Amino acid sequence: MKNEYKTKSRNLIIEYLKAHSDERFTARDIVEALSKDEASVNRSTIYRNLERLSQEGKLVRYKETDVAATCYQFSEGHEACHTHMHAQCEECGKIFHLKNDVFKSASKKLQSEYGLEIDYGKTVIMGICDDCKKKK
Amino acid sequence: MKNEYKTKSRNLIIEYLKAHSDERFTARDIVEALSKDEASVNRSTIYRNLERLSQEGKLVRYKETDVAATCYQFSEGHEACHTHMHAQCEECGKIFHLKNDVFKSASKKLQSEYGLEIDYGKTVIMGICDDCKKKK
DNA sequence: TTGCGTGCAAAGGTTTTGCATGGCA
DNA sequence: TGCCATGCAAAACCTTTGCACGCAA
Repeated sequence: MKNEYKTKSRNLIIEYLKAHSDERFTARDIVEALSKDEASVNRSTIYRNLERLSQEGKLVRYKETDVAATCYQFSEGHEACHTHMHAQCEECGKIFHLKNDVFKSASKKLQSEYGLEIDYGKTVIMGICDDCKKKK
Repeated sequence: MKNEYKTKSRNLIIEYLKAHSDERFTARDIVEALSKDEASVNRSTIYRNLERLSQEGKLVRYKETDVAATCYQFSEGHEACHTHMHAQCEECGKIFHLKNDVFKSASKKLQSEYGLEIDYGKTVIMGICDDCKKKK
């Protein structure tokens, strides 16, 4: 990792992330949120920072079939996201950071029956969370 | 479903699908493959047919973080894809159609520990298949 | 003949890039 | 001062859309 400067723009972006922790957002969302005159950040800067943050593992980056843009999600207080599996509620977009033992047995079966070794860091289980189930 | 015509373009596209069964491809791949003078199909036509085929469930349609374009995959001879879980090799893109019992125990843990109900039809497990592991 | 499908061109939206400038250390 | 980060504008991509024409049934 290269030397890193603290800049006004970067701070504003991280502020946004913390304010929207565990929520799904797109680059566009940030662009719009940070387009006010007092606190304006350029589109390129936002893309470059999101790129950087996700490479550092501080941000989950993913795509959805029904969303045109790339989605991101920020969570405070967990280890780098490429070390564990994720699940996501397809309703609200919330991401769950899973303990690896949940998939121990499935992992073995996949290996023996299909010859596939799970990549925990890149797998996202889709489903519906209790909160969203209640709302229906 | 509305009445459906058999057209030359549509046939060429389906021909491509069958020739590339179980492989990952993008709209662009087809556009390039079907740009030869004798058998040329327009971009819009390809997009429109892919859209249609995936709505009919004959084509799996998905996005990947590291691929700019939408990916597709065609498989002959298995039941509709929304009934079972999938796994995919992140190296070659091959999709595996999984038996549901592989994730029985993981499914229960997810429900009890995280309050999440797996959507089998939308989940894709990522990993590396034996073939690709050997090649490395 | 009817109406679905195609081709063409243009537009829309997202993301990337080059270059000059500005700001942190 | 030296290097990193930002802003701006333009470009690159992927995908969609409107319209007129062609072709299957």
